[in-house]
Amino acid sequence: MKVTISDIAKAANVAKSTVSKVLNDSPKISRETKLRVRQIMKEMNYTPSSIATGLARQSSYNIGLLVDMSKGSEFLNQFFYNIIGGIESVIGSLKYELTIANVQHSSPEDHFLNRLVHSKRVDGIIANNSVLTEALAAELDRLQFPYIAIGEIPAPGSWVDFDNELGGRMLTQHLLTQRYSSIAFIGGQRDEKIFTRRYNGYAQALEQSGLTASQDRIINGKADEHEGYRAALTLLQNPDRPDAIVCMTNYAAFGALQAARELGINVPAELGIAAFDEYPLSRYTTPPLTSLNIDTFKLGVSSGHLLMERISGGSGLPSRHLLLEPELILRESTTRN
Amino acid sequence: MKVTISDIAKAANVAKSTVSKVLNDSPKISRETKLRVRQIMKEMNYTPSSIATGLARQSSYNIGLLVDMSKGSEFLNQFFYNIIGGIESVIGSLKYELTIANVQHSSPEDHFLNRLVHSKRVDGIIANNSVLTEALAAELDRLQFPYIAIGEIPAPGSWVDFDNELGGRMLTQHLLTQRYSSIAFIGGQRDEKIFTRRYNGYAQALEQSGLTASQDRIINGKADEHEGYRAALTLLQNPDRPDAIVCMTNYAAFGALQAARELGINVPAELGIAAFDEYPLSRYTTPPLTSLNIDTFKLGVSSGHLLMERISGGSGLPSRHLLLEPELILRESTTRN
DNA sequence: TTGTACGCGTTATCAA
DNA sequence: TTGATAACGCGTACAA
Repeated sequence: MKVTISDIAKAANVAKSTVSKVLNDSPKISRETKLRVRQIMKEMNYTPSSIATGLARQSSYNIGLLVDMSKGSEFLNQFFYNIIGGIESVIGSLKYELTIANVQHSSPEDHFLNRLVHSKRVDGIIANNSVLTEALAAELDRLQFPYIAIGEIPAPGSWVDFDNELGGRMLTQHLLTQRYSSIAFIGGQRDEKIFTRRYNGYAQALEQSGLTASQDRIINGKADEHEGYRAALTLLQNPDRPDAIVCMTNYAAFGALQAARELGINVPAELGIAAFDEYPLSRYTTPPLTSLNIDTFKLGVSSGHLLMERISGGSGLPSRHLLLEPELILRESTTRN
Repeated sequence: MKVTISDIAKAANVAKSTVSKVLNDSPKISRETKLRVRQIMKEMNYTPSSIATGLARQSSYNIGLLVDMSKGSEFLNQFFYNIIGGIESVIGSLKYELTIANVQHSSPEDHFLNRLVHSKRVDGIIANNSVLTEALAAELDRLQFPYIAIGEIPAPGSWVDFDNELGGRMLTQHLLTQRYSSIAFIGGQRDEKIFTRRYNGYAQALEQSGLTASQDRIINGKADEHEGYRAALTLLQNPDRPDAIVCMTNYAAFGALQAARELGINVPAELGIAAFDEYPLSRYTTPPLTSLNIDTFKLGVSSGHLLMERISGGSGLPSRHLLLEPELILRESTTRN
């Protein structure tokens, strides 16, 4: 049933090595031989075994995407499909396949370093920065194994991320342009890098307009609808309440909208609300939310490119960082006319 | 740098075959030998090459998930992460990895049948029924290659799906229980199996209550917010308007809610609205939507199990079908008190 | 219980 | 331009 390179060689009356060269389109094979052998391959319906090729070439033609399926990894969860699509679009055309692996390991022998790296199941790795810890990155560096992080990681790792600082500036500047002047910021934990980045952008935009970020306008916490609601309530019940809020997520913004509605505060007339992420709610709230869209497909594409660069470029390459620009989507929640 | 089975054998003063047997925990190796060899494997940081193992065993220990990244495959898109998690949870513990492959192929040689099946990159396939066409299924059957469809496909294919008919009954029966008596159905195309199933469930529930489904209560179309809005508007502007609507998707339901709001029709008092799917909007509409939740992780688990069953069970197995039960989530949009 | 020898399907290195 | 043969790393009869 299964036809191998030897069968083709026999049928074509040539040596295995000749068939192999035809497969790889070697320049040192005559035109006629190539055509004849290829013809026979069609006829016999031959496809080379990727496993045997991999063994001979010492490469799996496979790249791994690491995920932590245990903690509902909020970020990846939403954009998984797009990121995968992006990665696939670049590695696929280079004849690589994508293997998804869960980092949850029961026994130490099941650790992905063994399952994927040491066993040579993949030639390179892409992983979220929450998965790619500093210790792991160090180990991969030691092994000179190619990897790219999605999200910023410490040197000397290479990574791709969205420009969160720029995002913070964009949202805040937009609110200022719409004549909001007292802008609050809700959601996110102080010790998260992503909060720091976004907050810095927010503060920069304020400063550029001669304003300063005051700490009682900042409320940290889990960026879901409940905390968003509570945070907004706290801010809005203050007599000196803000006239705009930048929210870490669209869920937090949803909570803020609820709070405003309950307090009879009109959005956008009396209060502007802008959120960092677009999916999945921003289009569907009342009023619809002004938010920042991120091109997650492109995130996949970029990480794929960077990884392939490292795989083919050897281990001497300097580390690289890529910041992708978010896009501002204007909607009713900040449209004052 | 790389340590092979021969290195271990040399270091342990045994034959390669002995090391191999230790690796596979063969019962015909003495306790002491095993311990000693294993000790050395630890010390030398040895992990067997999955490629070499695969070649020797004629199996890749890899299963493929096929997706069509081109058309934003509405269904998979949303639940990709959960489905993958489900599949991974069952195949991962069996030492299999998951390869994601895009069925979009530029050249015929890039067709996944070559890239994955003929080249033996994967030992089995899971795919959405929109990808796994009848022709493809027939070809896989001919090759005796194990596969499972997510979503119903014609015999003799094996598949896993949600019980859409049951879902239609559940939503409709619930509405009847809430004393709604004139129930409409919007969204979905006549020629889609999924519409037929759901509609049949709806019609069955009506019949069981002595009612009949009348065709002017059914509006077909794309199940997004625009069509949902238009359909609801049409229904609700009729003097003989329905007092409840079953919607094919939460997006269509979102549109229906909009229409009701514009017409000043109170939901749930004057109009009950229930939707088939829970994510991502149903929790966040005003009022929140009663909807059907589907356990997509379980969908992944089931398809994984069925596939492994076929892989290990040989090719003589009869085809199997699995229907998963949806879960009714009660919310304000149908709560009449 | 352990070891020898060969096979798995391909690539790579030389000769011819 | 083509061919013989040795890797690649592991599994497995079969023999010892």
